[in-house]
Formats: sequence, C-alpha cells, structure tokens
Amino acid sequence: MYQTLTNHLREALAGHIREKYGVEIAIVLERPPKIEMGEAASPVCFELAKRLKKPPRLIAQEIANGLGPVEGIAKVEVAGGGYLNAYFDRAGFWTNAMAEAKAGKENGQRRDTPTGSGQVPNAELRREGRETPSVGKQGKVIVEHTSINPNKAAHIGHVRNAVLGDTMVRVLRHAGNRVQIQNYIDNTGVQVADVVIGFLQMEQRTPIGVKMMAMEPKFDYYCWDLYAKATHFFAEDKARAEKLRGTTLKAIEEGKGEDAEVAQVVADAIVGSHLRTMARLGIYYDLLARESEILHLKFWDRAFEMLKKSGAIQLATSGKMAGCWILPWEEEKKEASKTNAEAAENAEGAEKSEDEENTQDKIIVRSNGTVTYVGKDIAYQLWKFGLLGKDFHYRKWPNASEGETVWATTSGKNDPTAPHFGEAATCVYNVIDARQAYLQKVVAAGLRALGHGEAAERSIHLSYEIVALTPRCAAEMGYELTPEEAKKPYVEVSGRKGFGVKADDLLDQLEAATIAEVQQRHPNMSAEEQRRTAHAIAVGALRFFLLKFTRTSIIAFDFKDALSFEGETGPYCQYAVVRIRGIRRKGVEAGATSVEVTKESAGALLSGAEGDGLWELLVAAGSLDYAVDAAIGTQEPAFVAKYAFQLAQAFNNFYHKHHILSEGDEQKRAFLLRLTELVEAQLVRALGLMGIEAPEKM
RNA sequence: GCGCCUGUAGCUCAGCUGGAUAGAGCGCUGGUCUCCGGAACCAGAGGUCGGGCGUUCGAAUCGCCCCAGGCGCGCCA
Repeated sequence: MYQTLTNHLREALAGHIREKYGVEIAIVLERPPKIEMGEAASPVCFELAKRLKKPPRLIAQEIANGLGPVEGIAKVEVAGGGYLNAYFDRAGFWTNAMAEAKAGKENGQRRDTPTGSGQVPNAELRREGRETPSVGKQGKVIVEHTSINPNKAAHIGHVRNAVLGDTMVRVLRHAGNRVQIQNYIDNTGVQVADVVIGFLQMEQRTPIGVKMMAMEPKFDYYCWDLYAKATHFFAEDKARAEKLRGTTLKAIEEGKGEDAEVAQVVADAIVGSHLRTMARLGIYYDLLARESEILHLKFWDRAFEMLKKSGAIQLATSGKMAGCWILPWEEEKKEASKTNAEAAENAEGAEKSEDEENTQDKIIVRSNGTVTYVGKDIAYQLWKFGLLGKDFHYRKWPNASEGETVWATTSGKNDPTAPHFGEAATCVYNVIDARQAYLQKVVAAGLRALGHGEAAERSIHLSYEIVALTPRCAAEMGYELTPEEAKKPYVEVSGRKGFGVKADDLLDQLEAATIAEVQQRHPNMSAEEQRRTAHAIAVGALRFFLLKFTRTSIIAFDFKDALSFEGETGPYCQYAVVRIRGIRRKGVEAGATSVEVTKESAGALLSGAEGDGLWELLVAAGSLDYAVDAAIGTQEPAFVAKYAFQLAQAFNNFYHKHHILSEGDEQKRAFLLRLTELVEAQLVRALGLMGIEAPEKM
C-alpha cells in the first residue's frame, strides 16, 4: 500500500518537473518525522533550487500548485524551507487496504502455515498469477544457504546463516520471485577427512562400527567432540597431520576404500542431523548440492577447460607458485570490459615480477594437480547460471524429514521426476559469512574472466558477520578466558576447538524456558498445545533475535538476551497477534459487529488530530510492501523485523487507548475491529516472512 | 604492508541513495492496572553521532587525513 502510493507520487513529481522545468531528476522521498507533516515528503526542491537558481520555497510552491491530482494523495503542501509534504487520502487508503485484505485472505491463506513448505509452490503460483501478469517469464532465483561442513553439529553461527537465507527466500517469494533453495554439502573436504581420521586412526574403528554409531541420535554431537580432538591431534605433529590428511583426502575425492566409505557415512548422517536441526526452525531446502558430484560428474574438469581456453587462468612457470594454475587478481573496478587477451598479458607480466605483486593472485589448481575450493566453487557458480553446459543427476534424499521432499545431487542414476534444477538462474544469492568476502570476489572474477560479466554482477554475496559469545556466556559454557578475552566485548566460537553453542542445545533451552512459562499461564491447555505453543515462541525468539541485527553487525550472543521475551523480540510481536485473536474470540460472544464500515465514517474517524492515532496505525499496517522492498533492495532482512516490531508496538499503544469491544458507537466499533484484523493479517504475514508462527494463545 | 568492515545514550543496536528538534530496546527513576490477557502501556533522565579538515544552503550520512577495534590477504575451506 504505502510503496504503491509513494511510487505514484514519485512518478507524478518526476513527470511534472520534467514537463515544467525540463529537468530530469530522481525523486527522493522520506518519511516525515511527524504524522501531522504527512506520510511522504520530498526535499527535491532544494536540489532544483541549485539548478534553476530560484529559492527552493518558491519552486515548492509552484509545484504544489501545478502538480494536479495524484491517485491516492489528498494534497501536497509546502513546508519548512522548501519541503513538499504529501498527505494521503485517508479514507481511500482505508478502502484500498480493506479490499486488499479481502483479496489476500482468499489467495494467501495457506501461505504462512508454519510447517507446510510443501505448500509453498502452490501458494507461489497463486501469487504469481495475481501479481505478475507475465507468469513464468520471470527468471529463476537461487538462494544458497546453510552449507555447513558435514562433520559436526550445527552451532549458533550456522543458524544465523540459515535464518538469513531462509528469510531472504521467503521475502523474495513474497515479492513474486521463483526461488530455489540450495544447500551446498562439502562432503569431500578436509573437515570431513579430519573426522574420518578421528574414527579410523585415532579411535581405530571399523567402517561397520562407524555405521552403527551414525545411527545413534546424537552422532553430530559425538563428531563435534571428535573433530576437536582430531584438531588437537594434528597440532601435535604437523608432518603427520599433513601426510594423513593428504592420503585421506585423496581417497575421499576418488571415492575409493575405507576412508571414502566412512566419509560418506559420516557426511550423510551429519547432513541428516543438520536437516533435522533446521527443520526445528522451519527451514527446508529444495536441493542438496554435493561436492562429490562436482568432482565425479567432471564439473570441475569442464570448468578447468573453459578457464584454460579463455586464458582466464595461467600456468605459473616460475616463482613460488610454479606449477600452479592461478587466477590473476586485478582491481576489478572498470576493467570488466577488458579482454581476456589483455588480462592474460597482465598476468604474464605479473608472473615475472616481484612476489608482492603475486600475493593477490589466487591459486586455482595446486602444483600437485588437485583443485582448490575456489575452483570447485567457480564450477558450481557456472552451473547455477547455466553456463557450464553440464547438469547433475538427481535423486530424492532418503532421510528427509516427515512429509518433506529434498532432492540431492548424485553421480548414480538420475530420477527423471526431479525438478529442472539445471535451469539457468538469473540471480544467485550466496549466504556466506563476511570472512569469505575475498574468496567470493575471486569466484566473481573467475566468471568475469570467462566473459560472463553479467553473471558476475548477479552473483550476490549475502555477507553477514559472525556470531560470537559474550565473555560471560563463554565463561558459563566452561570456557577459560584469558585476561584479554575477558575484557573484550565478545569471544569467537571455534568449531575446530569444539567451542560454541550448539543449535539443538540452544533450542532445547529456549523450549524449556517457554514451556515452563506456558504451563504456568495456561494450565488447562492440552500438553500437546502447550508444547506447540512453546515451540513457536522459542523459534520466534531465536529467529527474531538473529534477524534484528543488520548483517554487518557482529552478534555477541548471550543466553540472557536470546531468552528474553520482552521489548524488541519475537514474542513481543507474537503477543500482539495473540491479543488480537483474544479480542476476536471474545468478540464472537459479545460486542462484535459485521456492520459494513462506510467510507464516510472511516474518513471521519481518521480525520483531524483525533484520528491521527488511528491513522498512524493504519499506515503502519499498510507499509509492509515498503519494508519488503527495502529488504530486497538492500538485501537486508532486518527491515522486516523492524517493520514487525514497529507495527506490534503501534498496535499495543492503540490497544491501551481504545477499548474495542465496549465501544458504544457501532460504526466506530466496526472500524476498530476491522483495523485490528488488518493489523493481525499484516503482522502474521510479516512474521511469516521471518519464519515465525503466531500462536493462538501464549 | 595492502584490502574490507565497524566506531551513534550506561549497555545492545537502528538511522548512513545528504535534508525538518538524532531514534528503539534493555537498564535506571516515576507513573498506568474495577483490563478486549501486564510477555503490556505512559512519562522522565541520559548523546562533543571516535577526532580533524573539506564539499554543501544543509553532514551521523559524502570526500580526504588521523585514532581505536575487528576480519581477510595459505599449493585450508
């Protein structure tokens, strides 16, 4: 609603200015500090003043007088030194919001059901049919997230990744995009190798023995500890570590022998654990893309050919990188158009010169012929954009959680009923932490060097900062702080050291805390409903907590904050919905009314200083599209969290000012009820975009 | 050394395509509570927006230089 209106205004202003002054100018709109100043304001006349050499206020006056009617805008006034303040047509906004709510109810009802990711495609089709006339024309979007090394339990940092990615998916789908969710499984990497060595060498287990263990429920926890032990074991003797890792890694990559067998057992079992953990948070995937297939289906070989043929990578013949294939690193600024030949020349020049100039070059293939992670990632990224000329084979993942279908890549037989995962994406989001920014740039540079500048532009590194622990939290977890660490604002977690807050432990704690509270408040609720409610609150608290920070902010995790249910939290937002539902339930027996609110009475109720409070809530409810646009435009899901909180806050304020069911005037009572229902629908929708369910009671 | 990120109220953070008295949560102080559920609401105290220079009618926001912190720069991923 809000965004639609301001877009009208933007166009109208731009058009008018073009016509009247012959100036092409982008219209900046902001939200005025107070509702009495209107709903949208533009400082554009200050900019025009410079170009037209006229006082801004005078220009503003001319525009305000000459603009003419704009759909949905009641009036445009001059304010301050030359602002243009736009006032919405309040009654019109109301009737539109009501009409939209009605339409949304029929089309989007199942959209926000918590566990029904299977329903998403249907809801999405309906949505596309309604909102985008060009059904199917829009390209596919890929969001890759989670991508945890399958060698240990998931921790809080992994959850931030998954929650960010999942929220982005929901927001993009809400905006009408066709989104495919991928989870990259590095099942042939060093981290898995380390755990394999832990089982076979350190613990002297047999493959069968490991297979048995892998069926136990807390296998991921076992591996968590084993991985830490293995890291310690390697640190004791570096030469031994290098040798063991080398042979194990090679065996895993080739898929031969006990090492490879155990690696697959471990990776598959841990992936299962991760899927179960994420399912607790309502996070699901379409495809598990496995690194083993990148190798076995020769994705890398193909990419290697392409890179060599185009001259994108060079074989270093001297210096410390001799024998390696390297991707020359250049400042990519405006050199995207530079030809490969030129790039090659530069690379050769660099190769012969000082070490310093070489340090930025990235090794893609080692002198022993094995490919680095970046190389594999370039191949994978090429495939995502349909530029590799190869596709995976697919099969259903055997251990998907109940009622879910997850597909996985395979080098075995292809299941012909698999969705067309190989369809080229028009845009790819990779949710990866900020420490890997350089690597992501290298991948993009690789695409660019192959002449795929467009794809490089559309490879979005959805970067986010790590989750660390507050020193107090670290101490609580039994971690011994050095004096310097105790003074710092946070302590970094380390999977290698086995230090961190495991996702399942955190969820257990949250659920334990919420169930106690729910039992106390609702002793008569069935145990099953108590459990479901507590779960919804726990998930709401955690997901909101991880989303309320912007991506560039390091989160210093603390149980106290994450377990908080007051103030700017998920449960606060859920509580607003619960209150509304309480009113609705109560309303059935007393005071409710189905009387149609006339446009006139809505207009009257919303007008004047008296109506400002109600109007403010109505505008807040109608601004979801604004928040969604901001979230997509800046790739910042935190906007949705802000929106939900502000709407909940506005509602709570309204709730204390107005007594709805006992309102004597029937038109007003009906109006307050409809407004309340609108808030509920919008808030439920916003929470749904964050994967947060609003319970009936809490 | 080079590159990226961060520095805003006691604490944790929004705001940063330049614009109207710098916002929120927590904490603190005081109030609301015969109620549609207090996981709530209202009010108050609290800020040299790290520092300096510059651009501009206008800078928390843009540029440059410092200061402080973090991360990255490996034939690991």
